[in-house]
Amino acid sequence: MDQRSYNQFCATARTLDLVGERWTLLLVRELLTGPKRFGDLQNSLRGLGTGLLAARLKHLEREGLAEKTTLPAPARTPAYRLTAAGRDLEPVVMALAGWGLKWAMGQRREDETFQPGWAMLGLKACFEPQAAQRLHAIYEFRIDDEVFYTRVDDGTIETVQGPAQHPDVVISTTGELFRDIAAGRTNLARALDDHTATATGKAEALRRLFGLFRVPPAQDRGAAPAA
Amino acid sequence: MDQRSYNQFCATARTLDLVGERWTLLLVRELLTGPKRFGDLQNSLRGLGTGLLAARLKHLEREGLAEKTTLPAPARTPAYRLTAAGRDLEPVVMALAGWGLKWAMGQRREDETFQPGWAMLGLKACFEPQAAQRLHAIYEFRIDDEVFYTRVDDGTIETVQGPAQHPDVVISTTGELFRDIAAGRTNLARALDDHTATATGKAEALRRLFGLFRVPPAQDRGAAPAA
DNA sequence: CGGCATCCATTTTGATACTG
DNA sequence: CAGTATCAAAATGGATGCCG
Repeated sequence: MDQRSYNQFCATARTLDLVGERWTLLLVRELLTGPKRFGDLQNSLRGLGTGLLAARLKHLEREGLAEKTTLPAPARTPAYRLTAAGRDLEPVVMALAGWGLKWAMGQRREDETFQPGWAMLGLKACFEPQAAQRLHAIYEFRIDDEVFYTRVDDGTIETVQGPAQHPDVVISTTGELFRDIAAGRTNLARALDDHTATATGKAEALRRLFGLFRVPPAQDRGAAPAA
Repeated sequence: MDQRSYNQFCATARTLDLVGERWTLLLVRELLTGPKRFGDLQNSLRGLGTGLLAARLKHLEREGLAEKTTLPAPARTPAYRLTAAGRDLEPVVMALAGWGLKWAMGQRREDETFQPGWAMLGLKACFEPQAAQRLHAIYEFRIDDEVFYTRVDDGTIETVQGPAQHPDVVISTTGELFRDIAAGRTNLARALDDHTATATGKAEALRRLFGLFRVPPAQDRGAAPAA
């Protein structure tokens, strides 16, 4: 029906049979920060029409990677959420992001879209577990009109869309700046210095935040220049 | 020209722009175990025609992920090899393999092809660095008519196609058995017991080999049964 | 808003034939 | 063996229109 298989008895190929089609891993990326509604998914993914989006979501459902649910009150609206198998794809998305941060994040092109959540995942891909030893803190990020929080517990990190219950630190800034942070062009400490970002909350948790992520320096692949 | 971009300023999407097309990551997988010739690549990848293979290789070259070289004497035949950027995709392929081993490796279907190198990479995806502390050993695997060697140095592992210079252990077996090992259906110790595999070399290195890989137990995704 | 169905122009692919 | 040329089939994307 909608399945073009590589027909290889190989773990990599079998995985790509399931998530290798166009848009599929980007859908997983969107859902990694929490359940999303059909329309929100479409708004984030310019170029993906409603028909193909519906088909991809059905595929993810049929394969046990995502499921359709109803958001809790007061929303009560349908949404899609990853299953355990789907959440387990996080290392795949993080590996892709880690590679891209190092080898593929040149200047932003004019026609490229941007969502704060993508930068959140980019940061997460740079998380240094050993820098978070004995750290337990919740950071809330308010970026333009979107909110995310990041919970750090020892060597683990979790990033979810939505406000935190009891954040230790709240950081407010613009998507533009956050984009530059996740692309390694500036960092949070500098942004707080020049007031392009503001932070409130516990000073100690904020201090530790600065060292949690190491954005890799951009490398040149020696790619042929665009024609 | 041959580029359908997601047009997202996102590390994951940018990476998928480069390697997300059909066959591309499987080509990278093939090249991860060393340079390969055009014909060998095509033989490993049933369904990939010569035209598309040539196009994909050109794409990888243009993007600085692979390069065309000439194999050293006595071969002196053209081949393709990953660049540093291409080799750096290994975590991506390993993440895909790791997921597949856990969630997607059911029974082998009759129409599925198999290559020993795929199982080698599957094993590598299960490598447990802490089980290799203070271990320095080279294992040579002879599977059907193919040869690979794996060099373990402390917490690192490297797997290359071809014979080793000074292997500490040489394991000989069939593709069929190796398939079952990498799919977690049996293990090397048992295979040596019932003589479906044989090993020669240093006993201590062989003993440590058994614990180096932990194949994850297969999980059920709850996928809808095939129609 | 959520989601499916349909139509159509364009790309991408798969398979095969062909050339140096 | 390496790779190009060609063509039919499939996937994509974009626009709409429909229904609850």
